[in-house]
Amino acid sequence: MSVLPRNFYQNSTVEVAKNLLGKVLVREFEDGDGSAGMIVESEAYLGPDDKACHSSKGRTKRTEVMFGPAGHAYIYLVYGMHYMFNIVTEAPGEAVLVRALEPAFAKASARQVLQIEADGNLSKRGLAKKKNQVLRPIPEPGSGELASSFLNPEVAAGPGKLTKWLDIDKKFNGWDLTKGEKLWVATGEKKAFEIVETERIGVDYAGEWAEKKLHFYIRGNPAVSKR
DNA sequence: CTCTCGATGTTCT
DNA sequence: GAACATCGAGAGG
Repeated sequence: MSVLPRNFYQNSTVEVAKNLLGKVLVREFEDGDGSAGMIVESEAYLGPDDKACHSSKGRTKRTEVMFGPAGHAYIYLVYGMHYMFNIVTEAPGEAVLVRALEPAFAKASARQVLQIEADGNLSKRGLAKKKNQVLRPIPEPGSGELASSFLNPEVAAGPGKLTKWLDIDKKFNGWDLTKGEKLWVATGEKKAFEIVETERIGVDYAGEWAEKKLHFYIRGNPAVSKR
């Protein structure tokens, strides 16, 4: 898989949002370990005219990176606790919000899965440790079992969840994603899928802009965030 | 399954 | 002071 070049992002924001589906977001941690997931859900934010877009408030310190070069990350905090990961596109003030990833592989310390003590069946849902459940390490790659099948399919099924999973925060605001270091997007495997186009989530305050179909996801994918 | 609610930091009015 | 591109826990059906 190769790193997506600058010109991939030098396109209309809606096209970039759709073209990102099926691509792979890769994170390399300080210890050399890494995690990655396929982008399965995205939203387009169309600049100063778009009432749901932060840049509709003007060019401020916060929105500055969205007016900068394409292919850089725009990251901010919402509700005091969740970082949102966006990718800046060509038009001034515009960006794509990455809303969900289907986990492809995870670093060693994240290779765990919930097991229900009562019946011994593996649960693929929930990350938090609950009653009657214990954490158990999943097999190492190459041990004969497919590690990806042991990854919780919902661990990155949401914009706040994926940044937590990949340890993406303010330190990546303005980061150049075309360098292929620490955090980047790579070409995925060619695989057919259908794109659903619907309304964006959590922007009801934006009037007519809330109704525009600027939210895209891969139909049927288990890692798409819940409504 | 559904619904409600609280957590919590930054930006904007 | 209010709002916010969210999530998960807990109560109830």
